[in-house]
Amino acid sequence: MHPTIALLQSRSLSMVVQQEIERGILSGEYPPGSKLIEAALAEKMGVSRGPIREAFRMLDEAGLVRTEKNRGVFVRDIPLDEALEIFDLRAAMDELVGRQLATHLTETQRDEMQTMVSTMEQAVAAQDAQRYHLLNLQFHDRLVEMTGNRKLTAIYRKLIKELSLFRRLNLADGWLMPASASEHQHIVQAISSGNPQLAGQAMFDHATESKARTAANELRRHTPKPVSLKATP
Amino acid sequence: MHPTIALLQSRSLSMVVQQEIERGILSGEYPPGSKLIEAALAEKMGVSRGPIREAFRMLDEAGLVRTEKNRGVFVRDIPLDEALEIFDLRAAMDELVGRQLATHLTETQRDEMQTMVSTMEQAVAAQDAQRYHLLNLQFHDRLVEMTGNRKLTAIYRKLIKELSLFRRLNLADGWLMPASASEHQHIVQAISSGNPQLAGQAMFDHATESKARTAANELRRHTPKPVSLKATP
DNA sequence: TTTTTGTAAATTGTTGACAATTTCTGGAAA
DNA sequence: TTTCCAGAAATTGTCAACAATTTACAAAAA
Repeated sequence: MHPTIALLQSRSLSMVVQQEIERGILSGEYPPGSKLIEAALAEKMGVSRGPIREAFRMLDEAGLVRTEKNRGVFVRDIPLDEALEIFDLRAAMDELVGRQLATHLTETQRDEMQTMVSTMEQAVAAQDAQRYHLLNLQFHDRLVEMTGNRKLTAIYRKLIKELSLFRRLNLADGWLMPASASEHQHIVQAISSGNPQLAGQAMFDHATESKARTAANELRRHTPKPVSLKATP
Repeated sequence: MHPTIALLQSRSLSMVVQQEIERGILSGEYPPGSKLIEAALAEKMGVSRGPIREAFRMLDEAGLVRTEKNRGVFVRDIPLDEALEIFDLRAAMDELVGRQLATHLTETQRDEMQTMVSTMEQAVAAQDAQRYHLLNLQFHDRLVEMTGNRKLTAIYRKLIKELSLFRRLNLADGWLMPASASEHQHIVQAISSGNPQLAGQAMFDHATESKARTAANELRRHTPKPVSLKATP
């Protein structure tokens, strides 16, 4: 069957709209907190409001927007405490990933992992933070995917998408780029060793480090200057 | 403010519809594989098809139904391999629950856990499998809730709902009721000990046991009788 | 009998219209 | 000036109608 035909048969209008809005959200075109107006999106995409509303319900269930009755749909702004909760959950999932890969890793997969780490180290050497950030996301996504657990992969990706709506993360993550470079090499070694406990620990620690960095960064942001003990006259 | 008024203000029609359909799915009124017809549901609930379609999109994103373009919406039937994937994921989450509870458990929480286990043992003594099954679900749900991690709780509950669409589970789970009774006592002890590693291990093992039971049961179901080596004349 | 084909019925996909609610705005009253 | 309050405008919630597609069914052909 012709690929275009197959695509038109499987994807309905609301799904296309959902993907397009999601793209806009994740790209920052619709920043956290901003309002999504049905009529405006409908006109922009050349459809009626029905499919837009259906897409809204999907995005709401996915945690990317929040709906207030009679008031509208807003891009979600993930609060710090929720972000930290997601970090904990991700750490547990990453630990599972490490264990499973350690017991089932193929030669090809090991090589692929090693290549990805090398590419990341090149980005570090080139001081290309933007590229490093992308490669880092890709590395962890690929590791999850390698487990072959589709449910795990789907939920992991949902969590990553939600985390990207935690505004402060982007700023924080860029600065500390080189910090986690050697950790990745350690992860590959731990997984390659075939020891599930070791590999799980490496993954868990790496994720926990990431959480700690974010928390520390947030703390700094909220207490920018030491408060003077002297009262203002 | 009157509670009914408040409810009508926060919950839109599509959310009420979504809850009602979900109730029907989880109660077995709409069994896995069955088709959900927009017009029929719309008339039954006294609304138009719009809210029904919006509810469908939410249920689809939640994994409770599957949508085929131009063909309709069907209650999902979770295949064995996906169920096993969910079991692995749940085990990792339960391990996290065990660790976190071990480090943060209050006196009150410990007592509540102990009470729940005792109630379950009563159900076992009374041979009340139905009641035991309900209490078991409640026990694990409460443990997750006790961690205070709302994201973890939300995803855990989603997984449990999806698992309930794995048809064979219900049958399998009922028979082996008393098997996991003492394990629960062990879990409470491990958590109460305050040792995160121990508590995590207990939770993980318990979940893994559950997975193994399901897999074994499914294997038995698919090979009901040993095949006779003698050909039929 | 089995398969195919054409037509009617059922169902889904999409749209535009109308009602209900919220938000905006300009002026009156404090 | 600030606060408060219509009325207008904008926006969301819901519905009914129409178009497109699939399904059901019966008659014709193999």
